[in-house]
Amino acid sequence: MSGARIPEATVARLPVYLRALNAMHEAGTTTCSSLELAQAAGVNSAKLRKDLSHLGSYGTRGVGYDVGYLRYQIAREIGLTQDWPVVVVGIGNLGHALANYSGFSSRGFRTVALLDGDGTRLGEHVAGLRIRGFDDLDEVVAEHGVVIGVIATPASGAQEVADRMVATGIRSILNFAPTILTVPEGVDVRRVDLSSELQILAYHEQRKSGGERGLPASVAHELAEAVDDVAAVAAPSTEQTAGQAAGARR
Amino acid sequence: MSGARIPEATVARLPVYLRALNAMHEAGTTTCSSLELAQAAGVNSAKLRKDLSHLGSYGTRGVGYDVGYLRYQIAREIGLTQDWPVVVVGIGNLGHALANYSGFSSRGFRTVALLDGDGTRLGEHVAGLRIRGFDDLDEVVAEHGVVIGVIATPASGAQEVADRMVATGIRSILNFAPTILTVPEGVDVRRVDLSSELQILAYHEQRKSGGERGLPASVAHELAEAVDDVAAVAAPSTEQTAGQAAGARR
DNA sequence: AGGAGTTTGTGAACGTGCGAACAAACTCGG
DNA sequence: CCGAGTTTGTTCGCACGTTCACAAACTCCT
Ligand SMILES: NC(=O)c1ccc[n+]([C@@H]2O[C@H](COP(=O)([O-])OP(=O)(O)OC[C@H]3O[C@@H](n4cnc5c(N)ncnc54)[C@H](O)[C@@H]3O)[C@@H](O)[C@H]2O)c1
Ligand SMILES: NC(=O)c1ccc[n+]([C@@H]2O[C@H](COP(=O)([O-])OP(=O)(O)OC[C@H]3O[C@@H](n4cnc5c(N)ncnc54)[C@H](O)[C@@H]3O)[C@@H](O)[C@H]2O)c1
Repeated sequence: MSGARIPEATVARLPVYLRALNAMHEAGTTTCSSLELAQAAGVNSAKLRKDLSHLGSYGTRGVGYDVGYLRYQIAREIGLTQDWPVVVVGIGNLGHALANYSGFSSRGFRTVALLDGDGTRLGEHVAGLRIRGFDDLDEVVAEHGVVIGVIATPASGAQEVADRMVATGIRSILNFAPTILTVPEGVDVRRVDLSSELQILAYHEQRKSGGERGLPASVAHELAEAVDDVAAVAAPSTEQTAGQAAGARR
Repeated sequence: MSGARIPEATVARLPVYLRALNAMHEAGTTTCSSLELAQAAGVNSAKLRKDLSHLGSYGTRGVGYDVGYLRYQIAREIGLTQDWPVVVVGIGNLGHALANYSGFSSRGFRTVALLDGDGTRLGEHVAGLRIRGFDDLDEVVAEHGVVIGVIATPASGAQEVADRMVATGIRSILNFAPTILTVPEGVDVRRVDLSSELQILAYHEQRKSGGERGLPASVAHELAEAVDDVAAVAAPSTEQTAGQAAGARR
């Protein structure tokens, strides 16, 4: 049972369940039904039960789930019984925030190094860690056995950083830069794309506020080129082409 | 055609296509095939064509797509021909990074206000905006016609912030706090959950490294309670219960 | 003009995911 | 011990998403 493959959609929800269980545990709850847990996690109760059934049969009919037990089982399945060393590359606006974020360390991840390509940042201390040069990557990875890398550089440098990470043996990458990374098979990349999230919200928002439609295609076609440089459509993204857009931090 | 409903999976990919098209446009490319665009976006070319076919028939067989034209059509479909005023609540580590992020403004979104519940931050200036009190929410929303809100507060305050946002008329929320928000029907919430992303990576990573399995369930059950307080499993998340974990910023 | 080559748009097959519904397994009270 | 009530685990039908494969539509060269 616990060797079988777990559907990707289920894997993506396990962290949510785990968090809900942790909250219950802290509230002193020792037992919960699938309905309670499902509501806390914001999903259908049938879906929750099916998800959990992929891990094994850890509930008791007529009773529910033991919070502590289920918590352990999910943590084990995700791999949080060990903690994972993580390296963050690109200590700008976002990198600083990530370095200071306590939510990682408290959930099974340990930031072991902060790297930046910009020499002027070297030596600066953030959250108790000294910023080191990007060239130290191999050393850091070897020393701590890092397998997860976080990229918080501008898009222009992200692919290069990813290539170097892969070369050093990192096989899981969390990418905040708005680019699609090309990596060899066997390397996992998850992308966190805030602009996309906002754009998806905007799409739905537009649908809600009555559907005032755009121009007919015939007219639009003629306007297309003219509109190219209008900021609202899609202003030249500084970071897609040009070197890092060093926004004035702080 | 352009009134029909677009599948959610497609909507989520449109921003990626748009970004790829913008990059091509800046590189001087005026035409591209579905294969080129698909590779730039990291998807199958058939999927790309089907996605685009939901918007209309904007390509030319034997030729491909006109970059400028397609760019306009996608931007229009998403609703980026106007720009959207956005309010950010919770100007801590992450809020500062978001405020300084140029990628939003350059992609059709305009941060019109930064709000924080902590009185001591009031008056501080970030990225040209003065931090205002959370109580100014109604005023800000009314003044700028805000419909999109970003929550970057600790989890403990997120639901309250969301409630207030909904009360003022905001119907789209981007939530960075690790909580499931409860909102009325008609309000969209998108969650960006960095810990979950890392945990998903960890799950796959664990599978890659030779699947050394956990303990048998029988033994695990006895250990479950003992293991509760081991940090690696899931240390008490400071922000789930306690008030804001004011990590030392800067 | 016509044929060869190219590329889109879409129909059809396949796989995955979701939700309702229900039998099996448990508790509890008498 | 039994029957009523509760809750899990699973089965089934359906909707959605993905990929293949190909006809239709276009360009270009002769
Ligand atoms: N700031 C945000 O809130 C935010 C939001 C969404 C996405 N992002 C994305 O996250 C990334 C970082 O954003 P930011 O605002 O922190 O940018 P930033 O410019 O403030 O920081 C980038 C850092 O990366 C370093 N860097 C650049 N190239 C490098 C390289 N090749 N190797 C190593 N280090 C390198 C720079 O020295 C700099 O310190 C960007 O891709 C941005 O699009 C940021
Ligand atoms: N920092 C990161 O890199 C990071 C990464 C992932 C997720 N997050 C999440 O983003 C959120 C913010 O993280 P952070 O590191 O910026 O935290 P932070 O503690 O640095 O900042 C939180 C800010 O929100 C304000 N605040 C608290 N309660 C409020 C309320 N009810 N109304 C208005 N403002 C309120 C506080 O005054 C503070 O300025 C947290 O939920 C965190 O889990 C942060």
